[in-house]
Amino acid sequence: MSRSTLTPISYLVLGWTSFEPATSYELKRLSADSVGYFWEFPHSQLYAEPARLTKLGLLEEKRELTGRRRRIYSITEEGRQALGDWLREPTSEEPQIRDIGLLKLFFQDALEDGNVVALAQAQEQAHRKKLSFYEELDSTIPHEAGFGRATLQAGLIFERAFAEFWSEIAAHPPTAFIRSDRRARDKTRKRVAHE
Amino acid sequence: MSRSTLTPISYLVLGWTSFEPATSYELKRLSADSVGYFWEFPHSQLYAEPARLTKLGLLEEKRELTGRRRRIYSITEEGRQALGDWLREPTSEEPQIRDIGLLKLFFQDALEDGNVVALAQAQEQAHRKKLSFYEELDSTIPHEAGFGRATLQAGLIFERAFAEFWSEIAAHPPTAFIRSDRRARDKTRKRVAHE
DNA sequence: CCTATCATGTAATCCGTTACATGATTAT
DNA sequence: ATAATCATGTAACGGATTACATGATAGG
Repeated sequence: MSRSTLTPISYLVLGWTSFEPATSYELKRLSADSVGYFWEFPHSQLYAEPARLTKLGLLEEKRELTGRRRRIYSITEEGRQALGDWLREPTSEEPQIRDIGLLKLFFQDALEDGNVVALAQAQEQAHRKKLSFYEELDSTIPHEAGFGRATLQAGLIFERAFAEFWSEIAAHPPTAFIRSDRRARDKTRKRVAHE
Repeated sequence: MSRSTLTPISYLVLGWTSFEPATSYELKRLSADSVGYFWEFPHSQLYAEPARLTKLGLLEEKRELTGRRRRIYSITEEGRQALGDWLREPTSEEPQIRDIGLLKLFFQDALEDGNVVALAQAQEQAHRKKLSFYEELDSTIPHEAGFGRATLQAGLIFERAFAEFWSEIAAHPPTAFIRSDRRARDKTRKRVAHE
């Protein structure tokens, strides 16, 4: 029990419930509609995680008596404390950018007949699409929308930068680098045989 | 067996071995020193994944006869095919940005006594540090370094943009948005009781 | 020769993903 | 009424993360 640390999803759930009690489905909607734009959390986790947090005493579960008998979670004092501690502690952790497009770009060296331009165009288009979505959002939400708005600015910046990046790649596609350089490493290798 | 799909790590391993055969440790070094800058893969995966790919017939394993008896993996024709198919297929998938800093920023609304400036400064510093690391790298690697260099450009752009973003937050910290708006939702809620 | 770090894994557990399932609501 | 979609979960599995462990190599 003791060693179960809190993960980002834990803080996501604590964060939302710190505003007001919520069901798993509400957590899902809220998240999909905000943080989910840049960091997706699978909905099954938003059903599993509150149960875990309840066991840890950071949430409390109530249940509807009729109809869907939904579980409604509210944050406890310990929960609020844990969330506050986490929020107050600055972090120097670097973001992970899990970008399939970049990964594909990186390994294009493996192909002689690749089509980088197609990749770059698909990526540029995807980023531009998200960018206009963000712009639309930005123009509709109130100006005093707190930190949610600040996060949205990060999204705007990111999408702009990457649309720009991919457009540049499409315009001036790099050429593959042929690698053939196993000498150095082979010196350190022992004799090798099958199986 | 059949249903085991290939994940990003699979393609990472296929990608590296497509250049030349490698041990798990080499995969780890190579990755940590390139893609790992923006997308980290735990080293234990780089021991587990090649075994999996070997079972699927996409890699072949040889073993040293003496000393450490390391396992050396080379790509098979099927492997090369799978990698090529993947590389040639453009993707519109959007990147996931798993950024603890942004997540913390987003939920600062939950605090009345938060210290956003400290957070923003820590983040800005981290991004600037990585940025100068990239710049150093960029100035040392050969100009015809293929797609690896292109990927590095993305890194530079990203770090610059985010350093800029956090510096802006530090200079003009947003203020919290007080939420209290449970009316709408409560209308749809059934009666509730403990346990 | 001793120590530190590099290199090479294994184990246990938990998280994440996908798929399935089904009861309410809303739209036509 | 029926179909479609919304809402609310559960199950199963495999991948991901963290810890642990230990044998080589190099540096002092």
